[in-house]
Amino acid sequence: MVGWGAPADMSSPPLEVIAIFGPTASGKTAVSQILADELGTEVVSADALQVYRGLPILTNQPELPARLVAIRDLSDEFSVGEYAQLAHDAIDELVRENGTAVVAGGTGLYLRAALADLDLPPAVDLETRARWESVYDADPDRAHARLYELDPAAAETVHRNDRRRVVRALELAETGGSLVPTHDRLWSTQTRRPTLVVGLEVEPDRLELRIHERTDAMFNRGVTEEVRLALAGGVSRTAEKALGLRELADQPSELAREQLVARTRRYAAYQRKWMRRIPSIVMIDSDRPPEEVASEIFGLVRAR
RNA sequence: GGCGAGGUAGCUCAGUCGGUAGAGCACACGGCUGAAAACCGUGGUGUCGCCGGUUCGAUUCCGGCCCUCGCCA
Repeated sequence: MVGWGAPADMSSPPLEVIAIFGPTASGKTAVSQILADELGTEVVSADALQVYRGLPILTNQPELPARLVAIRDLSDEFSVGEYAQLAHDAIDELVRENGTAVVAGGTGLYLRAALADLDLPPAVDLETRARWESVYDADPDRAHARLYELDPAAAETVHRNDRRRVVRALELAETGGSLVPTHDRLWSTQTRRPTLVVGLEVEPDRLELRIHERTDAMFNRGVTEEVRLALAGGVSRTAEKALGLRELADQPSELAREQLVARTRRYAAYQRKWMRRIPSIVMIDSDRPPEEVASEIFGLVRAR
């Protein structure tokens, strides 16, 4: 009886984007791939480290091609701003050609940047940043006080110990901008297109098990060698943040395995925090075969 | 078995000239607008190995015991 007699103009606009968010090892890669196949479209990755090529095992890149995966060298810097532009283009293209796009990721900020128009203030040149960094390093309190003069609203929200944000806020304030957005779109329900956001949930104990399995699999597939080769080339500041990169580089492998598990666990907890905060997210249980999870998501899509 | 070092938070350790204890990491919670797998903030989670002695009071001093590590037998 659901939907019986409902006038067409009362229903929501057709979905154009299906977004899948979940912690590492929640199965989002497999689920989103099934969804994309069924919908005759492609997956757009929302992951800050999968954009790099050279660490497919460590960053757990999907076997099948996905948009915005392996698009940069490890020596390149990358940022949300750059990502947002690429993601919007990819999504628009897929929607134009196939009607829908599947966005999947583990980086909360990237997911929101893909789905919404965050209107991120521009990047600032390196010299300007270096100048404000030295101002901060000389005297953090003075730097924060200076920010108070230039942009009181930003100074209110940024703690003086937060070097990165104090510096960024000063850069923007100097050029007439502000770190504080006029509209909060990060935590709002605003999206660029009709979107369904699904969060994949797995019980902590089960997730722990999956993390161990995944880590073991990484070693079996040869992460250690992969990391050695990667480090032989240049690794940018943003790429070197890949979980386990440092540990694998300078620890014996048993210790590295332990530390990688610990860091992955911590990251999963961080992602769980995001999952709780992403606006209008629909949570579903993901501790079962991806086909089942995907079919439940289809149910949600049809209900729209 | 002898000698030496040690046993304090989940881990590594600091400390208490006797007034029941605190760092880092981990963990929990919160923040976050072009580094986000990043960055920042808040929180101590404890039979101070066990049993006695001295003392108003012992995790601290003394004795015994247990355990760990090292060296020597």
